[in-house]
Amino acid sequence: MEPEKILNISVDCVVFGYDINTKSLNVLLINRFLESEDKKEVLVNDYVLTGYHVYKNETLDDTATRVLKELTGLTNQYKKQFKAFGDPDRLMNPKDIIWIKNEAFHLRTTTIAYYFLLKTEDVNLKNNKNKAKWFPVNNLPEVGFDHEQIILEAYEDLKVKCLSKPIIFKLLPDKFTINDVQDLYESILGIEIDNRNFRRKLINKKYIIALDEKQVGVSKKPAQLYMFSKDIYDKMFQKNYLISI
Amino acid sequence: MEPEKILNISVDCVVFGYDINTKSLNVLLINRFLESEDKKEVLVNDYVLTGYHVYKNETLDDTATRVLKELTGLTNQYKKQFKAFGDPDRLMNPKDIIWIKNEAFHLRTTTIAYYFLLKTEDVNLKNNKNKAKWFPVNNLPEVGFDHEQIILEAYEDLKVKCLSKPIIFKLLPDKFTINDVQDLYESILGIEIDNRNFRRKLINKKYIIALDEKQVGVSKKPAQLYMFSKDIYDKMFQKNYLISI
DNA sequence: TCAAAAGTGTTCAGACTACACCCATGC
DNA sequence: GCATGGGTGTAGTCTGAACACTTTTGA
Repeated sequence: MEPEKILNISVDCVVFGYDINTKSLNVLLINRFLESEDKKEVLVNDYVLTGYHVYKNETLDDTATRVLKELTGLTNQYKKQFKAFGDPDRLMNPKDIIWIKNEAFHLRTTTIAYYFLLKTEDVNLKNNKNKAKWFPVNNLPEVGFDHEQIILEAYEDLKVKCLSKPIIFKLLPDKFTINDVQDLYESILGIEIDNRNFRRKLINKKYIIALDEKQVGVSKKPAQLYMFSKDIYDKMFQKNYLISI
Repeated sequence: MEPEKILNISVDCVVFGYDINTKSLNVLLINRFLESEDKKEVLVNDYVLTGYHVYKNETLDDTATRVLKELTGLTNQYKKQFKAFGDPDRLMNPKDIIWIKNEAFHLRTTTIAYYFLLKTEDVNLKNNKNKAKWFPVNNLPEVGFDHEQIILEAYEDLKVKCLSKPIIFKLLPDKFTINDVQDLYESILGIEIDNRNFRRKLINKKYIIALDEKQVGVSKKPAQLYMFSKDIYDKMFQKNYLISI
């Protein structure tokens, strides 16, 4: 039996997945589809974030973890609660109202929004019951509820955080090349970075460790592989205190 | 008549006030006091944040604004939603349970926490019905519920934000001296800053504007007054994109 | 005239920017 | 042998850190 739900509080998850092959930062969305009773008319056909009500005896973090697991099967991914959305009319577009009539939740639901960082390749979307699909964060489809705003605010938070915290490595495989990291920064921030300066900067970090390995299976000169050492990073006193207003 | 409340969702406000005279960053707390029926025993006597339930037809931001206004009379202060707290047992200490019995709210209340930045001197605590009192953020009294954790997380957020955003000026009067700003940074961050370097850095900012005024009523050499120009700040393209992991 | 706080300059080291070509590899 | 992406070095500028004394004022 399903645990008892808190009907007016939900958790919505912005699942960011980086596709290292297409160099695209994607968001995982599920299809919201409803036909009229006679099946002649499509009433709702758009995409939304995954989310679910909070159970009465679980923490908000637990809810987020559970939602991600049900969608992707994954656990232990980087997770961040970034904002609560609770406007009284946040689910009040005509399509939302039609949709909610069919579902069992409050029109005035407050949602605690999380985002996750993972690798697109880690998610298997075959036999996925939610019709989940990846969309480039810069090229979203029609998005229902207020979820486009939620995605954009998550993305903003990610853009700012990736400049000062090593969360970028959550989006990359354990072994990566310097150019992988640069491509990812360029993709997230929408900027171009000088390869020589970037390379020097990264290689000089003690927590970026050159492995005894090179890429395999590439058709050109294989690149040196590196890893990120969280241990070393944590041990280095993160002297953040440069006032830079 | 009071609007209808959402019984399991509240907003709690961490009100930071800087006292420019004592150079102390304070938090405004209200007294939670309860005696046994025979008045022989004090059951609860500690401090908590102000907060209130969200009304059914108001946004979370509106709730925070309302709570601040009721406590201090102030509006238009800097406000930031920073985290939601929703653990099932966050209000489950023995004293909390005694207290909640006397009040009309859910044991499983999720709270959306905000913090405010303002000047201690702007708040008049005379004839305040909540027995509100300022406490230095580094020297808190016994705090009820999970509010100590909420205060600490707000403080952490403030520490990080004040390094890269000009929110520090929300804690200072419109006209301030360079040393006022330095004192405030030192007080928030718990560090010492070299006066010459700090002074040069600040004065070189285009949005720090020297006024044609000096301090009055001080018993020593009066210092030059400055103001912060939000207009100029906003116009300067905030080139945040220095990757500094 | 004295106590207190305001205000001032220089030097050094490290970090960031701009910029263009050679190299190693697989096909 | 050639196309492709990997990899490399230098000079100039800017910023931050360290560091101690003089000046101004009101009392």
